Amino acid sequence: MALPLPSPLHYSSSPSHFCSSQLLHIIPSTYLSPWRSPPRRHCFSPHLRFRLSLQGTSSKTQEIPDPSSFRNTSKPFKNSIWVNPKNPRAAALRSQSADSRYARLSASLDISPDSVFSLLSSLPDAPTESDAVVILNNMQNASAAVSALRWFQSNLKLLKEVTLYNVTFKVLKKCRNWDFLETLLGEMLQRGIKPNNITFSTVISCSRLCNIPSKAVDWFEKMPEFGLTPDGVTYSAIIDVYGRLGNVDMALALYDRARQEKWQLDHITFATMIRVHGSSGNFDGALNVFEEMKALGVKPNLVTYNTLLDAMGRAGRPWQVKTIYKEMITNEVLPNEATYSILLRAYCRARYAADSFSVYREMRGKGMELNVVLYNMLLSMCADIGYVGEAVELFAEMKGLLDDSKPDSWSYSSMITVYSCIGDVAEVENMLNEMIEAGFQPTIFVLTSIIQCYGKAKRIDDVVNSCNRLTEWGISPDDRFCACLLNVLAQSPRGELGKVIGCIERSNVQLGSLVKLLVDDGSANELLQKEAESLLANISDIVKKGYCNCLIDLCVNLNQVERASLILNLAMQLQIYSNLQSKSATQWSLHVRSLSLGAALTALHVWMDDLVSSIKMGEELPPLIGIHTGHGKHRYSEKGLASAFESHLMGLNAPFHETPDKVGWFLTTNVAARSWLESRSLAELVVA
DNA sequence: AGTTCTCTCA
Repeated sequence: MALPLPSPLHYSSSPSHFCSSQLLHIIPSTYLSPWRSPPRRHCFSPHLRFRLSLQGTSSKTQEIPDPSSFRNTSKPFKNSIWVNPKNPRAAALRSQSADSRYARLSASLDISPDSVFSLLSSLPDAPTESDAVVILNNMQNASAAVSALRWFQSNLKLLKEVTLYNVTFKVLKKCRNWDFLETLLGEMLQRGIKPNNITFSTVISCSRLCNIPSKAVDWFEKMPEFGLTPDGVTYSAIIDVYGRLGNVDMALALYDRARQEKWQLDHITFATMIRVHGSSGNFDGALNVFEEMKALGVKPNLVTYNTLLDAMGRAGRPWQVKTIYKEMITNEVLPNEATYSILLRAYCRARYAADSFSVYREMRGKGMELNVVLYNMLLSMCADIGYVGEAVELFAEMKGLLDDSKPDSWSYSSMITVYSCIGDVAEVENMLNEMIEAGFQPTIFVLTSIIQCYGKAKRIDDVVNSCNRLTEWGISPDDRFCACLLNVLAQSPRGELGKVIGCIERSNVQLGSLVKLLVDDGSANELLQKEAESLLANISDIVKKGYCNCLIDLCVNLNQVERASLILNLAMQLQIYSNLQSKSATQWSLHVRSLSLGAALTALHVWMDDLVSSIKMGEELPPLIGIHTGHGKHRYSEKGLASAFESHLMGLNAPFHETPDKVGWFLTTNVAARSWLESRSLAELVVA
């Protein structure tokens, strides 16, 4: 792509390739006239004037530079205008002029690294040391920059050679050329040229950009050898490196050191610290940095707010996201698209449906188009909370959008989940067909949703058929998939258990043999316990609770109460279920939120036994006894738990009542609880 | 002559 450069001689023989009228006609005369000084005056005091080359303005049409235009001469030129240097705009124009001159020289040096020496030698006037800095600073090509450095080193008398090295390092950083940089740095140090903070910040940032952060750390640690202590900029650079390395302690220690040494840190370093804390899970640390920053008088800007909002969103603290966003608006920091994406993600993850949709509407109101990921976030929230109508509307909207916002595999998957949650088999099947027609291969998520839906509809043969598609679609079952099959098993009619167990066996041999033991009346509980323990050790943490819920449900359905308690106890020992019971001076409680109905009822019976023991031991009951079922945000699961649980309590003649002011709680007094438990014990004695 | 800028869902 590089244009061949004519020889320097050729240049010298033709001082200008331009026709000045060609150049001038693109600039309106009204613009030029105020800047043009009377031609007469420059003859008297040429040193008060400087030439402003117009060549830069036409660089589109002119690739090859004219060396004479690099010359600092007061000689009038055809393609130049004269500016009164006392004019306030002169300084700006002067540097603009120098910049464009050198930008063009730098660009031509970049284009042909091999001609760097001849090109520099052919300049009408030798550049000064500070010209050399500007020239190198504008360069982009690593080998050309090193050649230029060499030329300057052998042709100029340099007073601050470290600066020339530093700008060359900067070019090498732009090129992400760590090897060149480190070699050149070694050479510089060997020659006894003392590095400074600028050297180190450039070196550190280059190694970070080149993904060799360990090098950044190495060089940072060498600073004392050169009698240097880091300044604010170097601290910022290295803090960022440690942050990205995940070395939070080191990032924090350096941040503290920089603060102690009273370096003025800017908002980006604070944003880095917020990000560092956020990604290590120390969300309060992130908030502290934010407060500290404000206390130090550094005003949070858009990036600060976005970083903090993102951290709070990841922390699962949507309420804090709301507060911080309000503060941001109060401080008149205008949100951008990233802000809205962050808000939408935070609210969707937290299932804050109203807030999610209000962000959505605000974005649309501002004419921002949501991308497919944002739509998918909304869709998956809809699937989670059973917002069928909203999901259908969003999905229809996506279909009308441009290609890069059209529904993707993920969108179809969410829609299948939406319909699966309401047990709408026909729509699930429609959506699956549509997905395949649109050219997307069904994923394990899709297959899991479909099986869930067939299971809910008690269509066990369809469950089996779907399982058979695993190989057809090239899907290998995972722990969640097995959890889904286990869930289907727990709600299957007794006569069809064998079919589902067959599917489970093919997906996970160990789980298959455990459920076989469970449905077999004759198996020993010790063996069962051992098998369950070993299975739970082999599956991923996120599915453990789900597995236990299903296994207990299965036992309850099979009237194996003892086995249900066995698994519940095992799960409590393994901390899969934690804090099921709590005791305070005023209230004893049972917490069954996030338990399945069978598990919750098993926990209830265990709790009742514990309460009876307490009474027998002469323990005083507190004024309130309560059960927390949770109200849940999912329309189809936890709400079900509360009502199913309530009817079971009624069946037990239990005195608990749902409290209108505390949703998801059933409460009773110690007196009522005591008499109820005593009457039950009496009845049991009579039966015995 | 130097640093770092948020950005995506099971």
